[in-house]
Amino acid sequence: MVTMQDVARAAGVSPMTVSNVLNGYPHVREDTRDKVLRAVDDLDYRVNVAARNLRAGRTKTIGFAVPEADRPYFGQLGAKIIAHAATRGYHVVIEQTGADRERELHTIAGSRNRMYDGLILSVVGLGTRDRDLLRTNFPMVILGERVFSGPADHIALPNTEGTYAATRHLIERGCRDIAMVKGNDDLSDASVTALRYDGFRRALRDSGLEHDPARDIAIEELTMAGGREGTMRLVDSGVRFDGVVCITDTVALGVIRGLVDAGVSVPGDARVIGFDGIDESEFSVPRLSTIAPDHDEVAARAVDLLLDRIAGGEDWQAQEFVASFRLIERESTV
Amino acid sequence: MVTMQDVARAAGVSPMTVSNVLNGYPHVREDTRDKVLRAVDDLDYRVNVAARNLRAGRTKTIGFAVPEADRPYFGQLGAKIIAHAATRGYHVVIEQTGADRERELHTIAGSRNRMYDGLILSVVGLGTRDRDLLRTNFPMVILGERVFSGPADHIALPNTEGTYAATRHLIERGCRDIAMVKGNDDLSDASVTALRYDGFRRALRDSGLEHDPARDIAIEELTMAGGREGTMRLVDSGVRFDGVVCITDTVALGVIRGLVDAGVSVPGDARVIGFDGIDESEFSVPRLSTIAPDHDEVAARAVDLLLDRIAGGEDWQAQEFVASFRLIERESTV
DNA sequence: CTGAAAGCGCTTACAG
DNA sequence: CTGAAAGCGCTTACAG
Repeated sequence: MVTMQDVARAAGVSPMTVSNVLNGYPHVREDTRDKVLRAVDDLDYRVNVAARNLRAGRTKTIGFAVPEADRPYFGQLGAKIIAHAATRGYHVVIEQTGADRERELHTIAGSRNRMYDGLILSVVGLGTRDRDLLRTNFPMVILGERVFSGPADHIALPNTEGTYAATRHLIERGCRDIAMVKGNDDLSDASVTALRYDGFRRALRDSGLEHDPARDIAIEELTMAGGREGTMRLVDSGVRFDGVVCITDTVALGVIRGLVDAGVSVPGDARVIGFDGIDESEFSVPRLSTIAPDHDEVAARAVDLLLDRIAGGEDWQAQEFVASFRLIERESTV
Repeated sequence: MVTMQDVARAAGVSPMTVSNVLNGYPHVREDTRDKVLRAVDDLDYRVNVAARNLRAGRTKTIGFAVPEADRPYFGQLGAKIIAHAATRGYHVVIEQTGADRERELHTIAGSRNRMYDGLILSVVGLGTRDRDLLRTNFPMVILGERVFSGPADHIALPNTEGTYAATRHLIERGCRDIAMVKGNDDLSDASVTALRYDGFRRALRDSGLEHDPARDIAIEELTMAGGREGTMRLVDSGVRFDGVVCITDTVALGVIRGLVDAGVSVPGDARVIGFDGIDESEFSVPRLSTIAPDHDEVAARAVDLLLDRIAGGEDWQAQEFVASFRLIERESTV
């Protein structure tokens, strides 16, 4: 394996000059630089990142930890985070945690973190009880819920407000018997399900509508398959409904599929609205109305907050930021 | 920052004993192990991965480089690769290259690679002309096309065979005027578009059908938006068609959306078939028929091949493997 | 079963 | 503008 030593010898300079050239240090004579670059080329030299990281004490890389790599939402957000970090000279790598509390904690505590200067952690399994575990020195921004005020920087989605707006939208369109398809989380913890469910119920209450728990559908996984399965249960139960608020767009796509399978026309017999604003929502049949948080804003804020934290000193205060959102009205709620 | 030294001092042992405990070396006395683990806990010690990597000369991590992080296909494949690598004791991290030749080369050549013991590279921009650049010592498995026989291990998709089967399927269902929506790549290089387009034309020829270039639609990006836009062009051109072969499922979803917008019913007026077998294809309206390569097989083979290569000695021969596929018949081609 | 020493390949002050 | 020396924090032979 070719080392900086080898390059130095070939170029007739010291290793440190090679290092200077490679790191773009300006005060290097033109012909010295040329000699070095030629040697690098000749020997096909690649810097050893592990050595550089060890010595420099930083990696110029941040990790983006997602629950599941195959959820469109995270892929789309990841692409934006990568793009924004690049403008600030940072590289981003995507890690999968595994969508449960155990593995999220492992990712936080894990030795892996030292591979990154900081971590953007999309959290789904952790709850308020884990607050203390987030009290680490490691630069970290939490993405997702708003329950962790205190220990770490935090970017929240407008969960309650968003679902509130979604539900009001259905009501304005004339829906009276509205179902909600959500996760099966414990509602006592401030999970995404709990927060969004809260917005749903508040909107019903504020509109003077009765909340019938028979129209609450809890599903195991927030996938299209889960959404479809939950919808079949709702239809089979025989309970009347004319609108469905879905916890995510992905779930909503499964709900639409399930309604079509059951012969329920969308939006004719039932209107459907999602949450997230993923790209797919714009192309489904029918097109999906949704609550779309500003993902560019989320990505930019997450990166900026993290880099501030990495650069920053000791006197740091945890920040919280709630993303703004738009209600996008499409065919599924016409 | 707490180091192994600190832990050793606190536990009253040598750093090397700490290292042994942390790495699960078996010959350590029970109470010594306990003392060490207690000190680790008390001091909240985390091993410095950069130092470990430098000394050990390996990272136990492999990179999965994808063109774009927000394409469902790669997310879904990534999740499978992560799962399979985990069973073999390896960690996987997802990197985004950026879907062009320049950046793919950069990823290959990049110093980043040294952060990984090996790289699984999903290639879209590289072509046959880049063969020599892949002649590196760095363990690498190419995913995607079959044009690189020689320099690197390679997992190919059944591009030509798959599209051949897709086209034949449409013909069997009664289609006679079949369009293809594909990328706008140079057909002289063996790009995904060129290979799949080849299968399309062969199937037409073998069935005695005329190939009308007016029904070839080239799109800029292999996205839903691209698929829809291409479809609008096809419809606007006024050329007759009763079937559409799509280069990917994602494009096919856009095509379906475009057809619905144009008042063309699927499959009544035109049948549509995709390629990839992404999860979304099972839940679209109508459900999408597709050519589904065996992704579990692809993921497992890619990881196995790469780990063999990492472990392996000098006498190594580049391997090529073509994934098997299934034709999944769904509503879009009934 | 445990430890003292060497060294992985860089970059960081410091000199000149 | 360039270099000699030290050291980042581990693990790897090697001893005992």
